[in-house]
Amino acid sequence: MHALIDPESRLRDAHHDALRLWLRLFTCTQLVERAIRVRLRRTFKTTLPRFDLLAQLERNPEGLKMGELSQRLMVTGGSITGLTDQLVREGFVRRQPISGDRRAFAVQLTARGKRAFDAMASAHEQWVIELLAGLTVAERRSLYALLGRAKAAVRSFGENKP
Amino acid sequence: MHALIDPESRLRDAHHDALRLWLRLFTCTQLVERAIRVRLRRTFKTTLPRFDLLAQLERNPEGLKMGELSQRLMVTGGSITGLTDQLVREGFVRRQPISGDRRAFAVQLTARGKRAFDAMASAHEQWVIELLAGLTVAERRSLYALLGRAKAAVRSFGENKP
DNA sequence: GCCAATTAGTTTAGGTCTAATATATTTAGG
DNA sequence: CCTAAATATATTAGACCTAAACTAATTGGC
Repeated sequence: MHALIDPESRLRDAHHDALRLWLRLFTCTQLVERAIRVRLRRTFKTTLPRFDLLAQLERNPEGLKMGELSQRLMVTGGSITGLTDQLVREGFVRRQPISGDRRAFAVQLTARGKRAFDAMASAHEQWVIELLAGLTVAERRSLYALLGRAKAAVRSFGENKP
Repeated sequence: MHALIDPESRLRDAHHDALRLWLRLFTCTQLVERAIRVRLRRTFKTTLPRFDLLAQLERNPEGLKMGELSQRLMVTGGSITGLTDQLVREGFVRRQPISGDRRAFAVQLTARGKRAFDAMASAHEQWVIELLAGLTVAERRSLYALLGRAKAAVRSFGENKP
């Protein structure tokens, strides 16, 4: 009837606790991400990367350069080009020339994009609240803090071997 | 010089702690996943989904059906078909008929696949250990437990509205 | 026995991602 | 000044992903 099997099922007793932790982290993220993707598609006929891009622009009304979006969404520039092209076609964002640098431009939310985002944002936040409502406030707080530690740890090690 | 900006940068003060938690969870997973992907490519010329599939088969030497792999890797059946086709071409796995059900078959590791996986597995585990070495044992333990709670919470809510 | 419903797997169309490469522009050193 | 290096974006090829539709085989109720 249901699937309680997930990536953690590949573990053996001898595996290091760090590996267990990683697989569980991955599983949790997948579960939440999938739930949100399904809801975004079903409710707003859109996708998570598109929503995330709009969210970043809404937070920065002056616009963001492609490279800045790439950092913030943690995807490569090629993805941002494709996403932006689509959103421009749909009329949700515009590429605004930057005076003084003809290589770059600011990607900005249009009025239409802002309206569309506003309609989605509160539903999206509510979904996340519901998905994590099984945790107590204290648990969410601890988890947030520990993930902060994990993030710092991974960052400090992460990408140091060319 | 470096990028300390990530998906969390879209947050405003008024956002619910569940949303903060979700964005941080996502960011952590991305950081670890990216580090592992880069290392798998650079060191073994392979990808994470291929590695994950081999790992599941190594844990189940009798083989797994396509549907079982789909559950365990948390991807749809179509992805498994594609991954398996590749791994068959590369000689790492085989499709073994199951007596009594001509629709299904067991995907099994070949000797060559087992050798290839063994060569990767310990390096992979070591990478994960290193990436999370900035956490104390106690922190890893707490995080593992809290993520277990989160997983249960999301699962119990997750996919209940057709 | 027989056919409808279910189950296993594949195919297709389209979105997103990366890595590598290309193009255009700006900046900086000599 | 002028060119080499750095920066900003775009393009390409290929991997992976999903959802939906499809084929083939099995099962269950009558």
